[in-house]
Amino acid sequence: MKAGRGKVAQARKARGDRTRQAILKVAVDVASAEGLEGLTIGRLASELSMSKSGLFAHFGSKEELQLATVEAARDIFIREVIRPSFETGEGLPRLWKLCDVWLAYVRDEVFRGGCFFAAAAAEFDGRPGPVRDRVASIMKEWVAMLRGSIAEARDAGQLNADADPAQLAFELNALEMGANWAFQLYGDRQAFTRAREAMLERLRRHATASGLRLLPQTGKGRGSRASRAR
Amino acid sequence: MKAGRGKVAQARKARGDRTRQAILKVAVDVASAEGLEGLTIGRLASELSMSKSGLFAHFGSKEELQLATVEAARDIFIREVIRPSFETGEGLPRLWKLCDVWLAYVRDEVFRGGCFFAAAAAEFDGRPGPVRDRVASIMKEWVAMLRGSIAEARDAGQLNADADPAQLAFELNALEMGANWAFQLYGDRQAFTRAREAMLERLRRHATASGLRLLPQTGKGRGSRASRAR
DNA sequence: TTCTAAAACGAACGTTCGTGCTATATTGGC
DNA sequence: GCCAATATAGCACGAACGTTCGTTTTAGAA
Repeated sequence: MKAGRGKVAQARKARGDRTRQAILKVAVDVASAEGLEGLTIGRLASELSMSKSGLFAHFGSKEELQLATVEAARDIFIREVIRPSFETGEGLPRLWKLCDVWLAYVRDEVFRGGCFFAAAAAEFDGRPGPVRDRVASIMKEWVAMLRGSIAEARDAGQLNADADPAQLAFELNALEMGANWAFQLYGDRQAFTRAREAMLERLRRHATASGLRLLPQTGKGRGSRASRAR
Repeated sequence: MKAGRGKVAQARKARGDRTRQAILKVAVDVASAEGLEGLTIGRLASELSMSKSGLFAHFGSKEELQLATVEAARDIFIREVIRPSFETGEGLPRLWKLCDVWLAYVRDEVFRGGCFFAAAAAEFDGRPGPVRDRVASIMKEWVAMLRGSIAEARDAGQLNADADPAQLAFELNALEMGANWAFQLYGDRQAFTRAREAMLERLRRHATASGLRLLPQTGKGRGSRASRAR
C-alpha cells in the first residue's frame, strides 16, 4: 500500500518539498546566528511571509523543525567542507585540506553565526534530548574524520608513528573552535592565521620527510585559501 | 544628603543585598547550564520561592539581571581560577598554574554548565548589546592575562625569545575551549589530559633550560590537580 | 513602642511562544 | 474539467514571557 503509490506520492510531494527546503534555508541562517531555540516559528513564518500554521504543518513540532534544521546544516557542511576536501588525495593532503577549508568555511560565513555546530553544541550541551544527541553525533563524525585522516597519513608514512590520531584530532579541532570563538566574538580575522599556523606546526612536528613536502611552505601570504584576504 | 545617611543606608541595604546575592548565586548556576536567555525571571523566582515582582525589583530589567549575573560569575572565576594562580610566582609557573587550574575549574564543575564565559560568548556573540560587550571584555581580560604571563616568562628567561605571546595565548585558550567542549558535550574526561598534554607540549617547545625545570615532569599520574581523578 | 523606608508580594498587563483545529486554496493525475 | 490529495491560511488556546502597579510585610532607627 505504502509502496504502491510511490510514484504518485513522490510527484505530489514536489511542491511541499520546495517550500520545506525554502523554510530550512532561512531556518539554518537564523539558527546559526540566534540559536536553535531563538529560532521561532512565528519569526520564521513572518520572514518567509507565510502563516505560522502553514509553516508548522511541515514539521509537526518545534523539535522536529530543529532536527530538520540541524540536518540541513549538515548537508551544507558536507557540501562546503567535506566534499571539497575529498577532491584531494587521502592522508596528509586531505587532512590539511580539511583544516584549511574549515577555517575558510567560518571566515567566509557559510553560516551567518559562524560554525553552526559549535554554536548548537554550546547551546544544547546542557539540554538532553534528540537535538543534543544529533548535534553530538555530527560533531563526532567530524572529529572521527580528522582522526581517520591522521591514521591514514600515518599509515602512508607521512606522519611519524608517534603521532596519536585521537590526540592530534583533539588539538586540531580545539584550534578550529578557538578561531571560531575569536572571530565570532571579536571579528578577529587574525585568529585564522593563528589557528592555521598552530595547525601547521602540529602537523609538521609529526610529519616525516615525505610528509613535510605535502604541507604548505612556511611564510606569509603563500596563496592558501584560508590565508587569503577576502 | 546622600552621604549624610551613610550609616543608615548601609544598614538598611544589608537585607536587600543578601537576597540579591542569593538570587545571583542561583542565577549564575542556571545561566551557566541553560544560558543567559534561558535564565527566566519566573523560573528564578520559583526556584527561590519568591515572587517574580519581588525578584524583579532588585534589577529593574532582564538585561540588568543578566549583567549582574555575568559580574557575579566573574567574581567566582576570579576566586576560583585567578586568585589561586597568583599564589604562585609570576612567569612560567603562574602561566602553567593558570592553565592547570582552568582545567580543574571546568572539570570540578564550578559552574554546572562548564565555563560560564565560553557558554555566554557562544550565546551572545551574535547579539550586540551590553551583555555581549561585557562578556567579550571579560574574556579579553583572560586572554590578556595569559599573554601577560607569557611575556613575563619570556622576560624572565623561562621561555625563548621566539615565543609569540599572542600566538601562544591563542593556542592555550583554544585548547581550553576544546576541553570544555568535549567535556560538556560528551562528558569526556580524557579531554582534560589531552588539553593538558598539548599545553605542556606547547610550553616545553618554547621553554629554555631553566624554564623546563619549572614545568611538571612527563608521564602519567604526576600528582597535578588537573590530572587527578575526582 | 512607634515610625518609616526598603523589601516582598499578588494581580494584571500586553506579547509571544508552541500547538491544535477547521476551512479554503492549490495542485497533479485522470 | 473534475477529483482527491496536499498545502496553506485563519483562528483560538493555554502557558510563559518581561514588566508595571498598588498594597502589604518587615526590619532597623528613633
